[in-house]
This record gives sequence, C-alpha cells and structure tokens, in this order.
Amino acid sequence: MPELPEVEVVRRGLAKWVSGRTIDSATVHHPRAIRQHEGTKKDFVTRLTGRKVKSVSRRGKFMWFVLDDDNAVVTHLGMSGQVLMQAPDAAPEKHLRVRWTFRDDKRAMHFVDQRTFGGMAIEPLVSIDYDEAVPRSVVHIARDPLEPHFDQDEVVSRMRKSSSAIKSVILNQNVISGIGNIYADESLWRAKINWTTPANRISASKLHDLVNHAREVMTQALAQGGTSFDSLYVNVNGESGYFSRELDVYGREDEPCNRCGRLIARQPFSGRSSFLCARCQPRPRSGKTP
DNA sequence: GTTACGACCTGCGAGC
DNA sequence: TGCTCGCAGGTCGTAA
Repeated sequence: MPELPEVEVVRRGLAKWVSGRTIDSATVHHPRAIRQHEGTKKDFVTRLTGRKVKSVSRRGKFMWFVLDDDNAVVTHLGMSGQVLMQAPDAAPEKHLRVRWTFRDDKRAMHFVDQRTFGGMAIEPLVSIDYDEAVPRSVVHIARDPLEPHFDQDEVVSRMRKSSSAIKSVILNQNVISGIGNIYADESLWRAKINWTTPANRISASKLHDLVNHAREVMTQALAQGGTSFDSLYVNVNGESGYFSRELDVYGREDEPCNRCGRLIARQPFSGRSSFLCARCQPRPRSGKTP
C-alpha cells in the first residue's frame, strides 16, 4: 500500500527516467484511471502528446509530472498503483491502465493499477506560498513531514483542536499528509499512544513526539525502498522495498511486542485494522473505545 | 464546521 | 473442485 515513502521512491525513479523527455503518445486502457480528469479520454491524450516533462514532484501521497505548458499530470497510486518503466516492446501488464511512450523511443511508462483506486488527471498548477505551485486538486493537501516548509507547531495546534481519535487525525491528509494505515500504527507504537485517544486529550509535547516518530519511521522506510507486503508495491524497475521486515506492529498480530513482549493485538478501525501493543499503548482512562 | 461512514474496486485465502 | 464471502485500504461524497 503506497504511503509517503513508497510514493517518494517512485517519484525519484521517475524523475531520473522521464525528466526532459517528450511524450510521443498516450494510451488510456481503462476509463476509470482518468476519472478525475475533467476532459474526455481524447482530451487527455491530445493534451499530453508532444509535451515535455520538466520534473516530477510530490506532496504526501500525491505525485505530479510538471509539463512544459504549466499544467501537471496529477498521479495517485491509490492502494495498488504502480508506475513502471518498460521496454517499448514490453507486453502489456494485466492491469495496465495508462501508457506513455516518448519521442526518444527509450523506455515507455506504464501506469498499472489492479484495484483502480489510483488515477491520473491533467490540471493547472496553482501558486501557493514560498513561491511554490501545486496542481489544483492538491491545494487542500497539507504539507508532509519531509517537506522543508512543514510547520510542525501549526500541525500540532490543529491536532489539538480535534476531538477525534488520534489515528483518524493523523490519517487526515488535510492536517498532515503522507501517513497511511501502516505508518500511522508504527508512529503511534513508537510514541506509546493508543489510537483511540481523542487528539485534544494529548499534550502538545506528546503530539510533537508523535510527529517526530512519523517523520523518523517514514525516513527509515524510504532508505530501505519502502514497505512491500506483496507484488502490489514495487519501484519503477519492478523491485520490492524491504521495510516490512522492520515493522514493529503493523501486520504482527499475536507476535510479541519488540519493546515489552506482550502479544500485538489487532482491533477493528473504521472497516479496517489497527495494530497495537495494549501494554505500551494503554487505552485512555475515561475514553470510550470504538 | 466537524465527524462518521459507505462506496468504489480486484485478487486472494478461508470455509463450506 | 468450485463456489461464496470477507478482507485489504485511500479518497471522496454524503449524512448526521
């Protein structure tokens, strides 16, 4: 499941392969892959043909190709999206959704997505602060902890205004971006916070601690190429990351806690799962457990 | 304005 | 062996 480290691995790979190259053709193999694009499939293809890719940027889990006409191709990997650089004559993958070829006839770009939660859309770039520009649909996404202008004091302040469970708050991409289910559980374990704790009942220093752990765990994951549980996440060369071996709680139900030895528990959370150590991360005293 | 929850989607494994 | 069902989960829209 691609979260910030996995998307950044893909972005770095793409930056090497496509920056400065001119798109020769674009093919849409599944309409759902461009459902966020405001124009038609023909419009998507026409507007890409002949455009040069200047660079590849990212905020949180959103990534975009900056084109030479001041538009951007916003790309979200969803749950199962992959961007692969393939030989021009490579056979199409079973779940190939969008394909670009380039005028230099070197490797083509394949957007592959089994569950089609991801997608691509061409959008204008909008100027924001610090002389930066982001695609229109990314304006509402908060800065992620790896960005140079990430304002941690402001993020903690926003967190403390919410009465929601802290896990819901750190998964809210409008508050802090890039964190998904895996790194949320890992950060909360490192900070010794129970995921059900209302955010406004956690001290500012503890929330700073949590954000620092989130930054730390995602930086470590990035250094190891991201977290791969199966073939659903790979880099642009089709290679898996290795951080799943370092996870302390996520996916480790009934295994001993690396800190205290108590068995890791799995709890339902909004239709999905939360993993935690009940000893290291005790429930809030008078809080209600969902 | 804030919060909670369902819908979207496909492959895989468990259970029958 | 083959079928059904639950699970995985990021984002968005809607309801409360």
